[in-house]
Amino acid sequence: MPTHFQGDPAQVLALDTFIKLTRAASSVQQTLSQGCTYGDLTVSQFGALETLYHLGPMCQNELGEKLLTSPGNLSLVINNLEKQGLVRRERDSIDRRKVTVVLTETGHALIADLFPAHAAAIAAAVGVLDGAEQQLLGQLCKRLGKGQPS
Amino acid sequence: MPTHFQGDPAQVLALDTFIKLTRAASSVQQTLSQGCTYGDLTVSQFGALETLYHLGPMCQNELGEKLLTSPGNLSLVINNLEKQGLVRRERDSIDRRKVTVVLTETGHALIADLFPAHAAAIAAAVGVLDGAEQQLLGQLCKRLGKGQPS
DNA sequence: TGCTATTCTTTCGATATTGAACATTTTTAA
DNA sequence: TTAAAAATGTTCAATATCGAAAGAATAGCA
Repeated sequence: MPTHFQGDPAQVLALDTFIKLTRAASSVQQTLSQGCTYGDLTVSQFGALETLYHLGPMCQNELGEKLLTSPGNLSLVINNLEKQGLVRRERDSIDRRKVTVVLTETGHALIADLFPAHAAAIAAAVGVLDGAEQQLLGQLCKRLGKGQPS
Repeated sequence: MPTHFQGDPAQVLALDTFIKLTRAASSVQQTLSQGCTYGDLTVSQFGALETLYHLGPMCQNELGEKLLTSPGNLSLVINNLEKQGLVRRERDSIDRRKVTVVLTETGHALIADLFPAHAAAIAAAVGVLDGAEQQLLGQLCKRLGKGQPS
C-alpha cells in the first residue's frame, strides 16, 4: 500500500521506504518457503540449525542473540528441535546457568543436506540484482540495522 | 551471522545481502515496537487499522493481500479487533461470500491518534539514510519484491 | 562470608502465523 | 440449466512470538 498518506514529504518517503523494505524481506522469505528449501523444518528451526552448523555449539542466550529472538521463544524452538532428535541440550559444567545447544549427528546431516539448495535458492531470489547492486543494498541495510554483533 | 559460509562467492554475497536485508527489516520493526508507537495494538492489528484508515473499508480477502497474510490469520486478527470494538464486519449484500471490514468510530479515532507518532518514528528510524539513499534502497527493494499490487 | 544484583533459562498467557480441511456462495462451462 | 470449479471466510492443530513472572545459578560487594 505505498503510503496513501499525505503529509510531510520526508515522512512519506520514509514510510514508503519502510514498506518496500518490509515487503522485500517478506517476499524473499515467501519465495524460499515455497521453494521447499526448508525441508520439513520451520523457518525458525532452520535458522537455529544453520547457525549451529556454521558457528558450532553455543549457549541458548548467544543463539537467541544471533537469531534476534526472545529467550522464551528460543526455548520452545529448541524443544521442538530436541523432540525431533536434531539437537541436544548440555548443561554447562562451569557456569551451570547456561545450556549449550549441540547438533546431533542426525541434525548435522540434515542441515548439511539441506543447506546447499537453500543457499542456491537465496542466490536465485537475490539474483535479480547484480553483484554491485547487492553490495549497495547490503550497505544501506546495514546502516539501518542496530549493529548487532556478527 | 554474516555468512560464516565458504563457497561460491556469488552465493556468499547473496546470503550476506539476504541476512542484512532481513536484519534491517527486523531492526526497524523492533525500534518501532520499543518506541511504543503501536499503542496497545499488536503490529498486525495496527497494520490492519492503518490500511483501513488510509484506503477505506474493504473485504477481508483484499485486506489480506495488502497485509501479505493468510485468510486464516486475518480472520483472527479481525476477530481481535472486533472484540476491542475497533472494527465491524459487514456481510456484502451483493456477493454474499465477502465480508467487508469497516473501522468503527472508536477505531478511526484510535488510529488517527496513533498514526502521526508512528509515522514520525518510522521517519526517525529510516532517517539514518538521506533522501537519495532512501529512494535508492526503495528501488532495490522493490525489484526484490514480487510486485504485489499497490 | 553472606546478601544482593545480575544472568540464563523456563514457563505462562495472549496473539500471530501457516497450511489444510471445510462450508458457503458465486462463476464457469458443458 | 445444472454440475463442476473457483472464490471467500472460518476453523483447527501445530508452531512461533512477545512480555512478564518465576527459578536457578553466579557474580559483586559490603
